[in-house]
Amino acid sequence: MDKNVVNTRELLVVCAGELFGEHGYDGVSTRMIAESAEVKLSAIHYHFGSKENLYIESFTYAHERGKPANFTDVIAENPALTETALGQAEIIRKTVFRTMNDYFRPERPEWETMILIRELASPTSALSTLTEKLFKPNAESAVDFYKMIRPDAADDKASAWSDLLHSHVLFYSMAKKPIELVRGENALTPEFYRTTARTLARAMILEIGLPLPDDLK
Amino acid sequence: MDKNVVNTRELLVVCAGELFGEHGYDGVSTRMIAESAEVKLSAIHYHFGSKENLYIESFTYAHERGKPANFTDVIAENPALTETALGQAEIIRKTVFRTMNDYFRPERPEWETMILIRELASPTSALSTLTEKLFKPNAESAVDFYKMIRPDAADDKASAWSDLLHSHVLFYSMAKKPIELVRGENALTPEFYRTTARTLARAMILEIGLPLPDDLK
DNA sequence: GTCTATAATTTGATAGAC
DNA sequence: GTCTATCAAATTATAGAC
Repeated sequence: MDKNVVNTRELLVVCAGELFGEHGYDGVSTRMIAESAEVKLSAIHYHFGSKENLYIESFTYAHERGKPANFTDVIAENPALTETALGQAEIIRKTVFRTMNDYFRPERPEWETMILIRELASPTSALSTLTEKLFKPNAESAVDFYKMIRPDAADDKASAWSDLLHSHVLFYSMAKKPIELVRGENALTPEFYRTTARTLARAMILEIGLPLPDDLK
Repeated sequence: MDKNVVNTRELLVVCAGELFGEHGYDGVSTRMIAESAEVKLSAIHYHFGSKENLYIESFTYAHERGKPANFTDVIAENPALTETALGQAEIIRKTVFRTMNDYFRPERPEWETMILIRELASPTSALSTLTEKLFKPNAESAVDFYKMIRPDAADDKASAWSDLLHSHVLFYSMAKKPIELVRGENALTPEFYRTTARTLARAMILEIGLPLPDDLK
């Protein structure tokens, strides 16, 4: 029982999550989970009743630990930024860098991202929860911000702006293996993530017609 | 045997592909495939020998039918565009719109995209093929273009530019269900895809420091 | 080339001792 | 709360008739 865990139940949640994150729900058997946690198979059904319940627990655990920052959080920290064009650009810059850091900081266990990402590829009953509690608030916080600074923009346009950031996170979460195949094992360094965050922030700020903050020039 | 198909073998490839694209390799049983194609289970092993071989066939079929346009193709059609800043911007605009159209035109069977996308989430032995024959050429055609017009750019920067387009395609391929949950069933119209393509093309062109073509102003 | 029948294994889940 | 033992169903794959 290593893994910084307090009891068998949490151990199973983490071990199962690692496996679900790597292989997907259908790619993991309850016996694989039991072996990984070094407990007996029946412990899973004693603690969770079913494979599906255990999946939901792992999924919820990952979701609750990894709430990335969004526009609302960044604005709440410094509401005055909304008042000037340069401040609005700074909100975008901060949100991009914070979001990227929340997902790709080295300490974050990869499975906590991947078990969420996998819900997109293979939706289960957990997708509606994930959408309601993570995607929807994030997308709405972005759309609200864009409609505040560009009241004349159509809904579709605000959505397109919002999606720029989320597509970026999704891509670098999912495409790690092909990226390393194309660009080498050591391509995904913290420096590279900073370059992509910087590139995306500049692109978003310029597209929406705001001035670049000094450190993005 | 509908599905515009000439024999049992191709029927199985398409039916299996639809299921693999929707549920993933582990989420599909050979019996599901046989029932979907209305053939007996043993036909699968007669024609393909194993579930894995059938998957490779469906995967290859999808890959060969859906080669999206890339920078190299667009440049080859009008090499003179490379010579001016406005032409270079036009190359980006064209590549973005063509790529989006190749992936999201209504006639394209969704499974042909999804079976490829799923290789990112759950890599099998087919990932190296997909990377070598699709991702790598596309990424290299983009990087080559960016390094031609911006010879001083670092490798990381050129990669970051290249990734902007591919992340966009990945996002709208994978996130259809949560998008529809958040924005309504009818959110992903051809018009919305055009808005996102336009937004992305503008963002890319401005970030790289090129002038906007007239129809993107 | 397609069928029926079945082998061999793996799966999720349960029963009952301790 | 954990164990052993086992069930019932589903899985991939094969054998052999036609």
